Amino acid sequence: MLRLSKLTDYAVVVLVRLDAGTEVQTSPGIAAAIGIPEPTVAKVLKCLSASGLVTSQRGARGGYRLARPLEDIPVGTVITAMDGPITLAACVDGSLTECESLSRCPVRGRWDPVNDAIQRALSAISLADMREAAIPAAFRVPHTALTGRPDVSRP
Amino acid sequence: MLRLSKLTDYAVVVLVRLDAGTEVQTSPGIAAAIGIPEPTVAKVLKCLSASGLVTSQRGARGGYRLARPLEDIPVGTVITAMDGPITLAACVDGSLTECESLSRCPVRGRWDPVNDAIQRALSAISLADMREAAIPAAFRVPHTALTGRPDVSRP
DNA sequence: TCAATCAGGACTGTGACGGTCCGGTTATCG
DNA sequence: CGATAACCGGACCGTCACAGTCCTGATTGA
Repeated sequence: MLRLSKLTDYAVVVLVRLDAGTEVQTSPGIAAAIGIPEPTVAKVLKCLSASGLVTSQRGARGGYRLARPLEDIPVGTVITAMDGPITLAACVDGSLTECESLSRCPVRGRWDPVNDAIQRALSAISLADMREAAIPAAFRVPHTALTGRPDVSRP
Repeated sequence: MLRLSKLTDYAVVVLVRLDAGTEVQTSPGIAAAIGIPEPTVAKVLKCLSASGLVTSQRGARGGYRLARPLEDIPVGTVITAMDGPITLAACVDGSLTECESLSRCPVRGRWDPVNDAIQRALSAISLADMREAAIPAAFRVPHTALTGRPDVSRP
């Protein structure tokens, strides 16, 4: 199904939520706002913090804050932060696990162009774009400058 | 990791293999040629046959044959055939499972543009392109007409 | 000093995926 | 006409990664 992990899904929600307001927001506060269990939100935030997408303030009155505006965060970066590097198949370029059949392997490097294409697609869409996408399409101003073609041909 | 299933990986190998020769090829024969266990290859072929990517000939001297040339098979079609429809998140357009929090759900429709972008990327690459990609990059003729930008900026 | 908050890890149940196998049907060949 | 070779459509299980939770620290403000 080419599905990404739920945590990544949550991460987007959390980051968009962090965009509201200039003050730091606590993990329990965010959890309450978006309706996701607090421990899970905490896990997501810790992961995002480790990747430098959010900055943290420890101690009382502490919390999290966006490290940079949503416009500067490609969705691919979030996916990489949560799920690790994007490697469609085992034999893709950056993959750690070498496939055992090495020279005989008929897939060797075959997925690289596909992987690159997806990387490029995911780099072209920012979280700001996804924030807009939450608005129903009918009421959405067409921001065609996005990917060349916006979202025509959806049945 | 945004990884697709191994079966999909195998499917590409099998399809490329089917491209060699005009005669039908048997499941055991293909398995021997590409070095993958026969039952697994059979499973892949059955799946591909159900999706109409290959045609089958039953009985003795039977086997499988490509339904259409590799040039006309986008890699996205193979992924869909093996893994089912591409739905990055649970809340994406074509998804069956409605997310429970319906109106409150803050992710509603948010992944749609990302999903579409990936769909488009996967439709632009054919199995014929992947067949070429098996050749090491150094010896590969740059077929720039592929996606606009080939494979620069790979570290 | 105390309370609030983040940091980092360990632990566990569940679900999907991979691989395999089996009975049945269909077609060719001797 | 029988035997054989091959596809068809399931069912079956072990494994493994993910989701979710919890616990023990470290840090900071009141």
